[in-house]
Amino acid sequence: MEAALRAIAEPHRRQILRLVWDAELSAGEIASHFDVTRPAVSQHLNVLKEVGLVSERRNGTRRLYRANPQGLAELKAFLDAFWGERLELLKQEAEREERKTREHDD
Amino acid sequence: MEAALRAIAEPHRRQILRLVWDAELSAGEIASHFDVTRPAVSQHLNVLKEVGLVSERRNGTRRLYRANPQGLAELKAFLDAFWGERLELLKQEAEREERKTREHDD
DNA sequence: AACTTACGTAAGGATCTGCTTACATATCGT
DNA sequence: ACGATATGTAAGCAGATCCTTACGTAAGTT
Repeated sequence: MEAALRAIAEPHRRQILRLVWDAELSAGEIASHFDVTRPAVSQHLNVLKEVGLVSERRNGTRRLYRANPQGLAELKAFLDAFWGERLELLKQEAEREERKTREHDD
Repeated sequence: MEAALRAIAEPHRRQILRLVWDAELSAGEIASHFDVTRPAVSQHLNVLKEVGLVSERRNGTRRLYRANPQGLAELKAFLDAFWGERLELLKQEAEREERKTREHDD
């Protein structure tokens, strides 16, 4: 869980997650969206797989990746628990910002 | 925001945040909760301050820290946006796990 | 079998991170 | 002014991280 949080702290990995969020993509297709080399993306995919945020399926010479909803749900639950008790206060704060943002509408 | 996410990926910093979550504590009081040295904690406090997750107030020779609700709210909003579209699916997955966990009750 | 395609893995380098020890600074009490 | 207390800052180190280039491997193609 700890590890999953560290995993999504990396921008490229968050972007990868969004790519395979609702589409199953091959390693190559994923890599084509980035400016870093294909091996770099492969390593990111490995990290994401090891922390349970994506799953891999082999099809012929390809490896198809997709987000793993269970892993994502667990991570989200961990973070929700972290906000946890203070959630009320955070909500109030969010509303306060909201109002501040909308001040220009007056 | 990016930086704030990286900040909470570190366990000690998450623990610090929980400590100053609803109490204003001095650097020394915070450090006393950890096995790492006081300077290490001081550096963590600096990181948290720079990314806007805690605020610092000086009182005499002391520096008092507390969580910054606005920074926390912004980070939470960022993460909520990240789950975003898939939120529905994540909820379903969470419920599925819930059921699985409770299977032993039968 | 030989070639191509799609990929992972190995090795190494630059930079970042979290920590330590030593030192600097600022405020308070006397 | 002086010593004690509370704290940050500097320097440096070991290990992690993210990247690159080179190489290995496995499945399809001819």
